[in-house]
Amino acid sequence: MDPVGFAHHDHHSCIAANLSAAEQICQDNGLQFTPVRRRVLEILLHEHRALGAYEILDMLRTEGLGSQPPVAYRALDFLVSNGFAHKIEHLNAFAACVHPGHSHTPMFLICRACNSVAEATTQISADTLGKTARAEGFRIEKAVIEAEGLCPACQTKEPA
Amino acid sequence: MDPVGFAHHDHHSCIAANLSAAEQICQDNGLQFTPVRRRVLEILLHEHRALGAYEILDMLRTEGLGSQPPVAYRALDFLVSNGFAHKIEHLNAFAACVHPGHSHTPMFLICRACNSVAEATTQISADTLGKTARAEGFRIEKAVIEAEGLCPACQTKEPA
DNA sequence: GTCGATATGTTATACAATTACACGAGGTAG
DNA sequence: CTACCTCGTGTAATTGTATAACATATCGAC
Repeated sequence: MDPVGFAHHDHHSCIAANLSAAEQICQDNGLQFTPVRRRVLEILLHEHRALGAYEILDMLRTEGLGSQPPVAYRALDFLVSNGFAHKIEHLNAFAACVHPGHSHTPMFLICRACNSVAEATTQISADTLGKTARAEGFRIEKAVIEAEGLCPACQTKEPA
Repeated sequence: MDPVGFAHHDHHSCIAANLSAAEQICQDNGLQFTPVRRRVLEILLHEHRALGAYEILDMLRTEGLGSQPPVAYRALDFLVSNGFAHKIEHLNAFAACVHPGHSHTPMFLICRACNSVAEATTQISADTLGKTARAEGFRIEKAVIEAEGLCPACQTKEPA
């Protein structure tokens, strides 16, 4: 499991910006940004890759912030429910959202070689999916798009 | 976990058609459509819903076709790899593909109330996703779209 | 007949997620 | 003030999902 995103960037300020954005959003919406929740988001932002719940739990454990699975899962549920993180179903792992606050239908690009994950924004509107769904009489509340393939780095190692 | 698809249809002939299609495709491509593999596809087609690997394993076990997890997982891997079935990541479950042989990017409509799953074909070409991906230098090999919401039946029970 | 490739059988284990219940801090109505 | 409600956390135990590793079997090519 390697980095989220294939491009370089100012990682330090990216963490700070995301954290304070989350803090602001919580304040505005009366949500409790508790130490565990904050720390888990921090970890996800800092590692900048998709992390399994137990990986996160291990880190929490060494910091004395909780040692049992529900601690991690509850924090992750909170972050995912409020748009601060996403679950990557294909990996059973979690990653910080790269643009919290904006409503979007993200698409994840998962490298099958190095397991890095990039969150891309799609041109596909929720409406395009909705059109398909309505044809079946289905009402979509949430959609997930995950693509598997090769990231730029791994393409050079393993050419077509 | 309830039915795949929200509409009624001639289920009996649908099973037969899919099975013989799979058989044909295997023959054409030099794949071995072994008893376990055939039986698992049969089960998926017959149940016509998303089944967990261990649910399938239980059925295999009562039939003496294998009793350990790898038996089920290997058969499922085969079916998924060759386009006869899909994995529903959100449910950690598997469902028979409703149009094997055709290359397509399916979209799954998953009801959060009754867990029924419908496989819809999208207007979204693999190319639309590919465009987004190429912007990141990523090469997509496989894409999964899963939507969560309410199926027609459950909408009437639980109105907006 | 030996070899390589493919499929299956089996044991054990790793990884992921949830249930259930106890505890504690903060607000608020009486 | 305290009784109560809500929300978040602590912890134990369990259930569910998936894979690793190795043995065995079958078939076809040479």
